[in-house]
Amino acid sequence: MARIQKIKGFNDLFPEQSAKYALMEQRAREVFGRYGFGELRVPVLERTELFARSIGEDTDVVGKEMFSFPDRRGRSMTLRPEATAGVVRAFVDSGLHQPGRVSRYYTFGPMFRYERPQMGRQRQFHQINAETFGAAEPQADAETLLMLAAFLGSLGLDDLSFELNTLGCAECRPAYREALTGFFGSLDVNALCEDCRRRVKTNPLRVLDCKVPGCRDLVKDAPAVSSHVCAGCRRHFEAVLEMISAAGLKHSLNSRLVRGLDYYQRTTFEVCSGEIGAQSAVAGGGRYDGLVAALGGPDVPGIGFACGMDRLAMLLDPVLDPEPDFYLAVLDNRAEAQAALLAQRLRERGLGGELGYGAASLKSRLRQANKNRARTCLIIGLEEFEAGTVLVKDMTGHGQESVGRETLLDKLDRFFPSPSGPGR
RNA sequence: GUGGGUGUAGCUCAGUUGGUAGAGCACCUGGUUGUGGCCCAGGUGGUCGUGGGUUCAAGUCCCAUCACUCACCCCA
Repeated sequence: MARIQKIKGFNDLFPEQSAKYALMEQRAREVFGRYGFGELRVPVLERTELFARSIGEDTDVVGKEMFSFPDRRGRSMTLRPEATAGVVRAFVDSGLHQPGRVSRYYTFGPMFRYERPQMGRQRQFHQINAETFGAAEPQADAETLLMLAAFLGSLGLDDLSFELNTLGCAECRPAYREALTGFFGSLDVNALCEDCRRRVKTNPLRVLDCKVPGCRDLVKDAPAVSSHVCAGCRRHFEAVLEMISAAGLKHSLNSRLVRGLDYYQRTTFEVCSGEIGAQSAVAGGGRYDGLVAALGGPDVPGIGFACGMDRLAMLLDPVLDPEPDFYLAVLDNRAEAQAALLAQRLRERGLGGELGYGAASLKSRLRQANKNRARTCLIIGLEEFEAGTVLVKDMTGHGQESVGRETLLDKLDRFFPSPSGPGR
């Protein structure tokens, strides 16, 4: 039979990989919980319109990267390309918002974008998101950043670079846009790359982020955001910087940092690694004060980030499973039923280990026990079968002892001294 | 969507000017009557991605196709 191939960009995560994801989720719960966040699980599928309206019609994500298809009634559905839109929709849907109240949620799960896969980018990828609604204060920005740093630190990742920028707000951004357009208009049209010539019209801020060397040189002389934002935005940004500096978060300013989703305003940030290839951003986010209202909710501010789990996984050391407490070796077929029962009793008492099926040579069983990294090998051969005992062999040293099965179960602490298993 | 690279054993890869396929690791067995790791010996395992073409002869050359991969664009 012909094999069915996996879908391009959709990967299987076997234990070696999935253990890293479990670790990230565990750390996220611990750290985010300390900052007052609760878990929100939202659907993977939403109506296409949600993303079109929130992310922006003319962004690359909406324009060419969404997995969209009609459902059975012809309505356009989309596998979420990012999480914030769905979280905002859920927040609005719930009607839980009370004026003056701050709501904090985190969520994780798969996202989908129809792009060419490469290192650090798959069509199904996984993010951890955290969003705060109802807080306009710079403290919320600072806490978001510090929480992200704390989470990354809890994974042992401390050589990541934090870059920040402010994009201005609804009041001052139009003026800056105009200044930029004017600046680019004064340049020789051919000086910019093809993409940027288009961007000047559609989204001039993006030109600042262009990687083409020629464009980079020109951008150096472009008007900086910081000199064009309004007094309120300036004060807000300075307060954020002051707070994270006071907390000891190392960071740098990057006036070219422009995010690809239209809803960002004021504070934006990105966390990058130098070790995972060209797709180096492991987290990114910022403030999106108009988004909740734009999706039909109350006019409350929002701020949050998305963290790429797959990219973080590339930075994590292998996560080792705990060593099994035992490996149970049966050397005679007649002992199989008794052995299975013993394994069951041990597991009921909180120990973990593998039962070797069928009879095999002692040598091969011990090799297997060794490969499993089992701390003890329990052996039931002909002798033990007839005597109702079990040979308990310590795999970390060379000691071994033959004991009655009931004795073993009664004195687990003696035969399995290490305190790894719960519930003992 | 655009450009480059790669498809040979379960994995990582050799394979000469075209001449009938190899290593390391892994796996299994043995070296011990019932004692693992290290070592030693032996063994299992390959439609050479797929289809077509050139040739006496193709892993090797040509064409097509599929897959994977890196990068651009963009993003986590």
